[in-house]
Amino acid sequence: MRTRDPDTKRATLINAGLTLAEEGGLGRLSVDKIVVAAGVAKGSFFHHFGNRAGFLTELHRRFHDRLAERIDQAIAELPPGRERLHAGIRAYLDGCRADRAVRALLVEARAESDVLAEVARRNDQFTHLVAPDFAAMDRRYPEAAAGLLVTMAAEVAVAESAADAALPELRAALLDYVD
Amino acid sequence: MRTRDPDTKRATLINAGLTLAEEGGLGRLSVDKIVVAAGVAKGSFFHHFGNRAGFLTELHRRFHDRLAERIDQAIAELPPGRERLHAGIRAYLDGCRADRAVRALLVEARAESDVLAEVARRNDQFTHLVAPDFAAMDRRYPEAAAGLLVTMAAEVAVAESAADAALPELRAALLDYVD
DNA sequence: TGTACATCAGTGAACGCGCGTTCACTGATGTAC
DNA sequence: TGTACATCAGTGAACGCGCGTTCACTGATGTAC
Repeated sequence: MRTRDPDTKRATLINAGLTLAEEGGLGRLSVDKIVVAAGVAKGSFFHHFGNRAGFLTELHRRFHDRLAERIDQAIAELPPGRERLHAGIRAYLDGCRADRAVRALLVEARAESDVLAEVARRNDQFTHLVAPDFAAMDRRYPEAAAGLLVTMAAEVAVAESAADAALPELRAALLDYVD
Repeated sequence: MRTRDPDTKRATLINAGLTLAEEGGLGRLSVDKIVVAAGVAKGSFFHHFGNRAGFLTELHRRFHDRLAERIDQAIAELPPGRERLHAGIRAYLDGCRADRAVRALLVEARAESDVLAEVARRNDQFTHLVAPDFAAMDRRYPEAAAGLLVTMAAEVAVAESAADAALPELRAALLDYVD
């Protein structure tokens, strides 16, 4: 049967996947559980995503794309430097607060060999976005500093996700590092 | 049969586990592969470690204990502060350079629900070790800063492990953050 | 407009495989008398 | 010193289970004529 909106089942599966990833992590996220939670036939899963890896990659891609868009909007008008860096960090953390399965996609995805390459690619993207700010602030090794900042930001995002609240002191400690 | 040294098979299993974890990560590390690589009967594995989780925990505990000892020795004589912090970071990174399966134990272990609690506990331990240094340096949020430093140090260690070499620029970028 | 066909989202039973774990057993070594 | 027993590291066949994936099929919708 071809439903009126072909994206409906797809979205249902994605949503179920995010919910389960939030609850039990990526390791326990099986195709069986996803289709049961979504109330969809198992065949549909493979029809849409090819295999489990394809599903995981899509999950990560959606997460990262939203985040990147949010950050781009936040820093678009600003010249590289301290202010732009702060705006970018705020957009990153607020974006993570607004999304689901943050820990799964930021921490656990690094252990899932199927998404590993994707995660590394996206991490690099953020690093290259941030590096000019450090260059403008005359840091000795802008790329290296940028990479470490991305790591810290992810850690703060995961902590906030676990606390289910923004953590002002932790954010302040992060910003203290870049000042 | 009771061998002369009861630690021999145990050590063989641990070693095989580290080698496999280094090569294929924690996710692909199965009991089958470990016992085949170690040339040991499957029953022996469960005799020594109870279950897979017990083995993983032991792997992580060994890794962390060595590291902690190395750091303790490096900072024992120093008063809290910048110098002690630098010495601790150097000991941490050099210790990781000298050990195996660094990425598996530092990154992938965070996704393995069986070791998750252990990893968090050990991370906290390092954080509390470092916090007094930040306090002595008059940082606003010593605990938060310490936690983020541990995160960065782990990231540098993983990068060095992947490169199979010390990465002076990355280390310098890390130290720049704390100065 | 009516008919025939192509497309493709969706189905669910069935598959083989690798997994972690169990268990009854062996036999070398240490210990008690 | 010699004998009997307890201990416990080590064995490997067998287990059931959940996993990801396949595949022949259905039928609603879109399209061509």
